[in-house]
Amino acid sequence: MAAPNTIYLIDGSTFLYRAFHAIRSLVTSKGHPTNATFGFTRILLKLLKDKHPGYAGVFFDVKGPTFRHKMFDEYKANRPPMPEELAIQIPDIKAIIKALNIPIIEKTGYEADDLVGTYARIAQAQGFKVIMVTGDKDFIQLITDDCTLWDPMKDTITDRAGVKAEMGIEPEQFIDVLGLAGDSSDNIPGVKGVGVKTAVKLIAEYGSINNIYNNLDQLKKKKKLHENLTASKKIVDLSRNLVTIDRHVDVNQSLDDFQLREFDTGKAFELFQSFEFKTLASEFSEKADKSKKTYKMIHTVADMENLVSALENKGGFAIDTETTDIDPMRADLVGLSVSYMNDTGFYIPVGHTNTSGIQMPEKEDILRIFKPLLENPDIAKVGQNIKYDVIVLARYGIEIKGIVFDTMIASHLLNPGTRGHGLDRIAMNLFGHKMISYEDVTGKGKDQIGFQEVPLDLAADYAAEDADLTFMAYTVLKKQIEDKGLTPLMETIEVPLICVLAKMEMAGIRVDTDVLGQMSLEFEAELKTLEQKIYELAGEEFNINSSQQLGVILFEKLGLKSVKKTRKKTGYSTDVQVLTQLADTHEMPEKLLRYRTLGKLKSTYVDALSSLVHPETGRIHTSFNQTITVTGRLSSSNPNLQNIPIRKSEGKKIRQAFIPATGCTLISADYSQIELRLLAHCAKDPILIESFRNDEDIHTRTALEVFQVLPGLVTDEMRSQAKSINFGIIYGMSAFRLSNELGISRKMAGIYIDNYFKRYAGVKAFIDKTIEQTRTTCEVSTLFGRKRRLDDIRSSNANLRNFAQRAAVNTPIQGSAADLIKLAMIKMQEALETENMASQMLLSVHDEIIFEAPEQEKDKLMAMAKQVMENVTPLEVPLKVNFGVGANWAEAEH
DNA sequence: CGTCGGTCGTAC
DNA sequence: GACGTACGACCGACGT
Repeated sequence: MAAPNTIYLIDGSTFLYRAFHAIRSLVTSKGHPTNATFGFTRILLKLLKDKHPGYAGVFFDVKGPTFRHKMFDEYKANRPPMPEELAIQIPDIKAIIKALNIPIIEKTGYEADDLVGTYARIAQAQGFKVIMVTGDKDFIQLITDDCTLWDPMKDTITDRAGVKAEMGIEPEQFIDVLGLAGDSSDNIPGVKGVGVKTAVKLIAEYGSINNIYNNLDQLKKKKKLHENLTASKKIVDLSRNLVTIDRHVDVNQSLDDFQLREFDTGKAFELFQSFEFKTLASEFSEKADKSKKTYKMIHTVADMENLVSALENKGGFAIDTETTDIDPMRADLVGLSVSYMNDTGFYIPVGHTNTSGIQMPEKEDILRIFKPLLENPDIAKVGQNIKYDVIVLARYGIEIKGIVFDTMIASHLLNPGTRGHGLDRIAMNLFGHKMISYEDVTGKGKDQIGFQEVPLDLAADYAAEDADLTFMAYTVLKKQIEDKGLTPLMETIEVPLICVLAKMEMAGIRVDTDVLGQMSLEFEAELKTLEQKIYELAGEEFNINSSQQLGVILFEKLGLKSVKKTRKKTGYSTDVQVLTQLADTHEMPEKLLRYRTLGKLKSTYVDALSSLVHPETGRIHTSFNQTITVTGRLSSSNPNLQNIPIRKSEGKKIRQAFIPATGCTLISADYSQIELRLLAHCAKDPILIESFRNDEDIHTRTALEVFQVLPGLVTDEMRSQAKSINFGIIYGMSAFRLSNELGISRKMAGIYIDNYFKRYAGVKAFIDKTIEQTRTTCEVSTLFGRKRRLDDIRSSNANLRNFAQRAAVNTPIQGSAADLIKLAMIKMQEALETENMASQMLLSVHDEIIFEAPEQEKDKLMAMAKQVMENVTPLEVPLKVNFGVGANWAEAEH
């Protein structure tokens, strides 16, 4: 701590400019400049942190004429006006200074210098030591034994001894120095040809201006100087007056007012938040909000009943569960937390192993108390990834109803391009609030404990905070969703989908572990043989799975010709394209291809799937994620059931391991050409529309158009090429890629594409229009109003720009298809429930839904699915659904 | 002993 | 450089 009798007088005006110029550009998302505000705040906070001043004040100039202008019309006449960008930040800066509870001193008709000079004098008279915080040399004249100057940017202190040592004069004499030298930036005339250096020399030698003029004869040798001094005699007098800081301004603030108090952290946080100073905001929010939170643990029946009736009378509440596992199908319930008001939260422990002496009701009794509330559809619930809680509670016999919002989904809808929609990130972004992390309460690494072992009070703080911030985020995100026009998407698709997905995940899908086990052994054996053969061909053992080592073997040891480098050019590429090309020249590539195929199937599918079979249900319960993809598609993980092999015979076997429950059959319902149909709809292309309305084979039709042959003369090869073109269009393919794909020249590929666009002129116009429109809005949207920002469409980097352009075309198509199938899933689930059917929806794979139906429901289900899926929403073209039925997933694909 | 980027391969 | 959207296995470098 600094001695309490030190006072810091901060020259705000000079720091304004320094901060403004030090940071070139900084603006809020709304475009409000904050560079000076940020720089100023940083300097100020650093000063407070490093020096801990007991007393301080910030001094500003006041706009308008000062007493110096009365002395000299031209004072500061050459000074350009303050840049507008800076001027508008001054109120912001002053607001922050006020929030930090530091007094601001300014007075009409005076400059900051005069006020600093005055308070420096007063403070010294009262026994203070004074530190003037400034970068302005004019202040040197105010230095005394008890008043020094500190430049925080250079971190230099200038005191009387320093002035003496450097210039050979007393600080008081500096007025005379400036009087001689003038100040061009303030338009103060001095002696011609005399700058500060010369002036210092003269004053050091003669002591004062007066003395110089009294002894002017001595300077006759220096003719020019003598002339200039003589000519400027009158001006020097004026000049000296102008540079003299007035130390006797009539001021009325007492020094007590300079005594610093606690920051108004709440106010400061709000300001930092509004200026989007994220780090600063989070630092202050921690201090600001820790105190105002009230989190309570509820552990008696009476309190639980009171809480339930309180919740019944609110407009809705946030709920969160604490469990023993991140997999909701394996998680045991440990606690419940709720919040219905900002800064509050309640935690109900239901399954802790150590309740530190607190008597808890039985888990069943607790759940019985909360069940009616949770199952009441008229009481709104919000959650963060509430699908998780839905599944956990469903396994305890509670079917949550009345879900109206999910903050994770909202965050994703608002910002689908970014990862990380965890509550901790949301809380940081919205409130600058740093949440207690899971590891904070459970520890990590080998010391980690299960949540059920976490001490109650710690668990309560953690869990209640989750509910609290979910509720707080809900109020903010709901508005943002509304403002961006995303409410219909949220309410008609994403929120209703939550429970549909929860049901699908709980249903899971049965797998034949014997088939998988058998496959694993077979693959294992063949892999062993291949491995030996490859080592033999290489003449040594190495890690075949290491593309790096493999590259060395192939291209250095065996001397095969390297075809291409890897994308990030870290080494030789050894991908399937390369190996296929090399297969003619050596025996090894073929073995490698086989090895890769089998290895992939074994590790990614066969073995992985076996390990994920649920011990109780005997089924695989994937997780469908609503908040991953930029286009709005679902993703699937643990395991990913959306990329189970199908194209090649080897992989297809894996689908055979997916089987229906006993007495049931698997039914696949897939939308035929959904993306091309949506392209037809969006582009309103006459030929595409006609083709779909006539239920033609679209690839054949495209072949007909592109290759200009008569109907009936389209060969299989032509159709296959047309298929590539059709898909290429959706993905924004180049002639280069198409030529590779089709094994034709780039020129030919170009011609095909030209032909395509000539025939499908509507598609061409749609693509051009979409890109053009995206350039103006930097945003694309789907049929159901899902949005994706594409700022790169304006990038000067051609790579990024081209990428954004392709995404601009693809996203409305892919995203609309995703919207559409999601809606179909919701309607299917409704229909299944209305009809009280035993059939279940199990999986969704982008344009396909897999059902499990009892044999006797099979036909009814297909009729229902056809009806629901084909009429899910009206389009310019009909939607068509193909069905497949079978005793395993592979069979159901036909 | 975890994390993370790179490479490869699977799906729609 | 060169086709959109995913998940994930494996390797190897890097940090604890």
